[in-house]
Amino acid sequence: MNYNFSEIEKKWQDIWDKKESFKAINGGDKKKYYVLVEFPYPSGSGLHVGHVRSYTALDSLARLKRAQGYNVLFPMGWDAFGSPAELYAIKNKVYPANMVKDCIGTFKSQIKSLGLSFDWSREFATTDPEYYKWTQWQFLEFYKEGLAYKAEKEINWCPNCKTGLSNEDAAGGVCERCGHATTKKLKNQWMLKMSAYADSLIEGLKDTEFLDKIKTAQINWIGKSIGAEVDFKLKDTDDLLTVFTTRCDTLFGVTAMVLSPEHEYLEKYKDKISNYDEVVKYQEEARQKSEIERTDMTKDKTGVKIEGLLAINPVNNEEVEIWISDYVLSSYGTGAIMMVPAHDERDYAFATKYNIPIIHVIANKDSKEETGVYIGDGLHINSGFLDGLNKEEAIDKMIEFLEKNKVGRKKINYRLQDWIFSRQRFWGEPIPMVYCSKCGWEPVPENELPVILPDVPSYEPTDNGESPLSTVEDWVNTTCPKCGGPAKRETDTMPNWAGSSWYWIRYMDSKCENGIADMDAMKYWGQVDLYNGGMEHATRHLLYARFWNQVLFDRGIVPVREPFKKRVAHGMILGENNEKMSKSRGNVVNPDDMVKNYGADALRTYEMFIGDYSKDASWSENGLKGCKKFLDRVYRLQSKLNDSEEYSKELESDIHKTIKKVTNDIETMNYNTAVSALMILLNSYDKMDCITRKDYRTLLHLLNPIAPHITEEVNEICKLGTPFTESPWPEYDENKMITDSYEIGVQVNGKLRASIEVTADEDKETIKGKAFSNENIKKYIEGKEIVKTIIIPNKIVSIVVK
RNA sequence: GCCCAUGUGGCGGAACAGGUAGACGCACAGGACUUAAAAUCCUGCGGGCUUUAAAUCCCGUGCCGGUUCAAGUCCGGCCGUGGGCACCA
Repeated sequence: MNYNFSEIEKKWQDIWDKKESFKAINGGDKKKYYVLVEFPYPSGSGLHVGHVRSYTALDSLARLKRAQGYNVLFPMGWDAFGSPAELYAIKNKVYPANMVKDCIGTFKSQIKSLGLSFDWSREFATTDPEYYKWTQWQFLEFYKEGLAYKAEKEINWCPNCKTGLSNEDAAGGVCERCGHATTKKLKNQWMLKMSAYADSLIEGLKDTEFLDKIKTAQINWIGKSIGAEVDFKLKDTDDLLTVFTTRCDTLFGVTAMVLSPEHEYLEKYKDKISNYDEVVKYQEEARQKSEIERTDMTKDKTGVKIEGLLAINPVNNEEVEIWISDYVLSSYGTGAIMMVPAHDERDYAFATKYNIPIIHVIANKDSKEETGVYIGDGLHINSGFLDGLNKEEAIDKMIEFLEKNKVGRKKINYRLQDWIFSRQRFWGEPIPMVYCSKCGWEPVPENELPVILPDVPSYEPTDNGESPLSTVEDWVNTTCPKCGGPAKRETDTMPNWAGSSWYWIRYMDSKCENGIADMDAMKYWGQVDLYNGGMEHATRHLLYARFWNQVLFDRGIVPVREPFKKRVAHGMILGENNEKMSKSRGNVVNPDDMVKNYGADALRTYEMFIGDYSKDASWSENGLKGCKKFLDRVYRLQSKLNDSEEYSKELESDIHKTIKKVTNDIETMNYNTAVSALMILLNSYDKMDCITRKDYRTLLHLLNPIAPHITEEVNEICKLGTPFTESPWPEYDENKMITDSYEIGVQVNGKLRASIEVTADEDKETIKGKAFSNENIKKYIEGKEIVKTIIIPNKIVSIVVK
């Protein structure tokens, strides 16, 4: 029995298109369910088998939910601003829009060939002016709220891409776009005040069902740290040198202060600093270093003592020397620290190198000797009013002291910085701001949005650190919205993350012309119920998107504070050699070839069967062949069909159990065991001489979310019932799941010694009798004292003898 | 260094809530059908008991201990692998 899977797949895809089977309606009586998978970047290399995995997984869930009577929103679109299209434009000297269009075309036909049940009526690309109009509009909302500001700041700079980068894009000191080591650069940038939402972003996680590892990654990234600020007087000035510390209880152990090389006091007090030349030289060296070099922990600590400046310790009024060193970061805390070498490893390393005194203020519990650095807890010594206290008590008492004497205060610090939002690149949303020499920065009026991205003579980044847009004079020169005088447009563009920071909202009402989406639509769909994406986005896209949404919520633009209820991540699909798929490794599998050779259904089934959805899995073409074989066997079952419209007696309980298991497994994303349960059911069908029409239809129905084409086809050929897209999900009956008899194990002293057949209606005594009369069991219990007999029906009989 | 995962046959992986470890699939081996091959179907497949074979006989879920009638699963301590953060004061 042969069949042409390509024809069948095309046929059903056309039917679904024509019937608009997957179109979601805004409103109605049904319960809503919003399933979202991260929209792809339509790159030239086409769809990856990894896309197939996550798209199929959520497709199966969407199909199940529809059959269960939900109104399901399962949309798809394109994240099309950003570097691949831009690099293509630079290379081929063409405006990227056409190339993006082509890539979207390829991606879309690939996705369609998989039979995924996306609602295409809501499709859009982030590069559509109708879309980025609203991205720009939202930027202006941030601006109105005081959450978007332009500031001169030390930012991450990629010398290769010639653009500024956010901290998230420069994680680990490496450029996210090109992998080049980043440096710091002082630049005027648009920033979004994400730091103001640090606590809110941590708090909000409590209302989500994200995977623990995703929550932890976000919490680590935000890096909340509770401590205190302490004001040291700067001797012979009116200034204070403020530091942040989590260990204010060690203030009596301070023997020096360390400033970051960028600290403002160095410039301010250069006249007082007798070795200023040396300081400048050190600052220069620090600036030249890449982030990786600067934060390399294995390297020797370096620094310069500031001659001519001293600080005064507020707890004992002692004079403390001041140093600069690049192990102190300007971007964290106050850019200055108090040095307690006895109880901090970094300070200890620095102090021993430069012979800075070491004062122990916490007694080492394990040693009487006061040598080296001790970071453990213990009782305070040499600490005046803190002597004899432990860490917790000492911190509380010190904060009390600092606040009472107005020389410090409790303080919470975050690692999370404001979001650097400007890019000096071409292919992004123009930032809708205008600079007027009289009025300063002015937002573009709403009725002039979108600010269309113009074509430029050259797409390459410029050497002077300006966006290529700065060369388009008739675009740059405009009039001030406020005074009407001559003004210039902002030429920086938004980062790639802007468009993806609200796209799930647009899907709710993608054609809306008077807002990001209609409020009723947003209220109807509410949160995304399930959002799937890669782990690499845990501290980038997912954090940006939550921040963005929280700001919109606070301004009353969206009705929910947390946009995503549940976030899951899929594992990667590795090459057959267990390595990450890449062209250079030559282990890339093209999904098109697999669809052509084995069919979309086989590819889908295999990718669901390949292993735990959340874990990485290695590709195996033999595994795919095995799944094709499974589908062939399902197809051939037609020849065993009889006329009955009831379940076969012999299969009934297995069928009910399988309905329960498959339903559960798809809902909990345990796709591999769902497929395996269907294989087991097929094996039991295969052992029968004939099967009923109902037996067959239920198997096909359960398989339908995973292999939608072939199941619809067989259902139609055999006239088993209405198409599955229009049929309610099969139901199971717990009572029908009970089997007449089953086997259970019998253990003696914890070791399995026999297996006995038990019927469902037998009581414990009868089971016990059967166990004791078993020949093998007799061997082990004869002549021994029975201490205890444990009988757990359905599970085990356990006999303890002495 | 801190945090989060994770460790089961030749391989991918099952095992609900502590209750017969290895489901299901792949690979491999043997057989049936066939002139032959492919396809299909059937059987076997953790290790050992050392040159016949076998068993509900023994050992086995990274290692060492513990709790329990019973541990892949729970507890304590190690080791390995993967990932996140990291000179963050």
